[in-house]
Order: sequence, then structure tokens, then C-alpha cells
Amino acid sequence: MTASKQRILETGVAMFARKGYGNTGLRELADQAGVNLAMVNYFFGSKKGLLKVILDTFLSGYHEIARRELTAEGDVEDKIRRFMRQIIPFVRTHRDYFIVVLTELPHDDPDIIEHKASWIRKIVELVQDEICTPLSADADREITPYHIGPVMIGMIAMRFLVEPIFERIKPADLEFDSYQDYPDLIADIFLNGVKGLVTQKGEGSQ
Amino acid sequence: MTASKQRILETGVAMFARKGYGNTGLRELADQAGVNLAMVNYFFGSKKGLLKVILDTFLSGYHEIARRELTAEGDVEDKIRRFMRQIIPFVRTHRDYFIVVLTELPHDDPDIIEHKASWIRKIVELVQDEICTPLSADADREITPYHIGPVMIGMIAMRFLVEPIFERIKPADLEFDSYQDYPDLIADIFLNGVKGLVTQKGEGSQ
DNA sequence: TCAGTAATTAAACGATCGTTTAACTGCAGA
DNA sequence: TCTGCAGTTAAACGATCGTTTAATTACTGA
Repeated sequence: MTASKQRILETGVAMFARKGYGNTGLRELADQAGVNLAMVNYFFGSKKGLLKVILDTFLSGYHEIARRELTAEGDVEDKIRRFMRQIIPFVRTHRDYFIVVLTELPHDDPDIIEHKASWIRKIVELVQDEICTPLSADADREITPYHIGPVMIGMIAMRFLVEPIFERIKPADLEFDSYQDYPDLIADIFLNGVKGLVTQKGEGSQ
Repeated sequence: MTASKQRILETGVAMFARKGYGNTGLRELADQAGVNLAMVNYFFGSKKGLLKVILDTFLSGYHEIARRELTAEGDVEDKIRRFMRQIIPFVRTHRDYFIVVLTELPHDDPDIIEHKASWIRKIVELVQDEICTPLSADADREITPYHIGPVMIGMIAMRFLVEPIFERIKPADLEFDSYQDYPDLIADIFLNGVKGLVTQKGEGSQ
């Protein structure tokens, strides 16, 4: 990949994440990347083509980690815990990619939505086979990827969405950038939470 | 509030949620609302003024529910469970408002970000006093609003962000629009998850 | 050294953007 | 009946949008 193309991609991710796709102009993007305006369309075909590459980069990486960790040996708890340990550093190093994916998720451009749907379909299948099916066998509540998938991603995601605002309002003495124990914290909450569903079987939880 | 102003607000929320703030033009918005283009600036000052009203409407409602339920009598579990039961129907009836807030959260327009920060600061204080302080007394892990706040909101939120895509890929026979037991599901996962943190004290969870 | 492809440039395209202006309508209160 | 204001309208403002074109440069392989 050309150095210019690389810089366009990096600058695009950063600007889309910070300003939003629709609020980012190609001239400002090109200026900040230090390339000519026409190079964006030359390398990526269109502004939307650049967005697709960004979505693709993140979602394929996310899917690859899910595939590797969820289909490995071990019980459900092991799988989830390993997945969390892998996925959170990945999201962290791809923070801007992730923000772009999240903030573009609800938008209904037909071109883009099918692009996202094809990846998410694969991830849903993984979660169904490797997590939900084993869990549902023990629980009295129906557990589908459509229930716990958003819960799991949401726990990870919101952390990064509110980060720009938290950085502004959190007390200066609170150390929160390390992320060191954050994967385990989320994994614990999620695992304890979902296991609670299972052990509630026949107990009448409330 | 004039009927025209009302229609602009409703149409604005719907379009910002579906297309994104930056991708929504005021002419298309005015057409769809059945008003003249100039009325948007007449009633809301600017396009950004309309966005501020949308953010304000949701965040003030969210804060009011949090204030009411979290400062009421009862232990932490009661508070959280009542909050979930109140906040999820609220988010559901304000779905488009919520999507706009979420998708605009990471964007750093200086005008908007202070607007969001002032509300979130209040909510953080509530969660600190009513949830984290009581919990931290029993847990060996530091629990701050900056840790569990995003987790809690994220569990609720992602459900709505991925909805347009789930609608497209989920099997037709899966009934998932009812939301009937969704608040309790989330409340159970969160409560079991956080309680798990507390009871792990001194046990060495892994 | 030359041909050919990839990369880069400046310039212009038409379209659309958010905003403002000034004129006009309809209606309530003096 | 007249005044005044809130609501509404069409039109135009300059700016910026994403995209395309054609010409030029840089570089690589024969």
C-alpha cells in the first residue's frame, strides 16, 4: 500500500471518528493527510469507498478474533473470557475504527448497511453455535445472539463512545487510561450475569 | 409549541437517527415536515440548535429518571432494578432521540460537547453516590461510574444501534420486537454480574 | 534509453449546503 | 378599523460539497 493511500486511510479514520462521516469534507481530509484532493477518489473510488474499507478492516478483524477464540477448545466460560482478553486490546488499538463502525451502524445507506450486515451475520452464527446453544440447554429463558450479542458488544463499546466526554469531566487523579483490568472486569460482569440466568432455572428469580 | 415547530422536531429526530446529522439536509427535512425551509432557522436558530434541543430532551429525561429511581428508598439492587424497568421503556419511546445522542457522542464539536458533558456530569454523580459508593464498600475492586456507567448504558444501548441490521438478518420466526422481558433480562445480567464482583472478595476469582 | 504504467496535480463541474433577507399573510388586542 | 407581532413564504447569498477531467510527473521494466 502506497504511503499516500496509507495516510488517507489513517486520516480518514481519525476524522470520521472525531467529526462524523457526514461532517467530514474531502478537502479538509486531503489537506490533513498531505495529499491532493483527487487522490481520495483515485485510491478509494469515492468517499463511501473509503468508509467501506474502514468498516471492513474493523469487522473482519473482529470476526477473526471471535472465530479463533470461540471455536477453540474449552467450555463456554473459557471461550468468553479468552475472547474478552483478545477483543478489548483489539478494540483499543482500533478505537477510531470502532467508533466509525458504531456511529454509522444505524444509518440506512443501502450500500453500507448490506456491507455491515454480511459481517454481522457471520458473527451472529458464531455466537449462536458457540455460546447460545450450550447456554440455552441449561437455562429456562431463551438466549439468542440477538439478546446477548448487543449486551456483550455494548459493554465493550460504550466505554469508547463516552471516552471523549469522560476525559473532560473525570477527576484528574483517577487513573483510567491503563485498561489493564478492564477486560477482566467486563468478562466477570458478563459471565456472572449470564451464569446467573442459568442457575436461576426453576428458582423464580424474583 | 406551534404545530410546525413540533413537526420539525419530530422529523428532525427521525432523519438524524436514520441518516445521521451530517448527512441530513435542511431542505429535505423541511419538505418531509411539510414546512418552509426558513422555518427551521426561525424556530431553532440553526441546524445545530435543533440538534441541541434533541440532545437536551433525551438527556434531561434520562437524568430525571435516574434521579428519581436511584435516590429512592431501598438497597442498591432495588434501585438498579427499578431504574432498568423505568429507563428501558423510556429509551424505547425515545428510540430515535437515543440513537442521535449515541451517534453524536464521540464527535467533538466544541459547541455540542460541553452541552453533553454537563448532563453526563450530573448522571455520573448520581451513579457514584447511589451505586458505586455502597458497592465499593463490599468489593475488593475499585468500582467507579467511569467503569460501570458505560457498561450499564452500553447494555441498553447497543440493542437499539444494531436493530436496523438485526431486522435484516434475523430469522423471520424469531419474535423479538416485544421487548417484554428485555428490561428484566438486562437487569438480571447486570445485577448478577456486579454482585459477582462483590462476592468474589478474597476468593481469587480465577 | 525508451515505453508504459502509476502517481500526482490544478482546475473546473454541477449540485447542494446552511443561512439570511425582505415581503407577505393571518390574526389578536387596542 | 388599525397596529403589531408571530408565522410563513420565495428567493437569493456565498460557501462548500463529491466527483471528474486532462495534463504532468515519477518510476519501473524491457
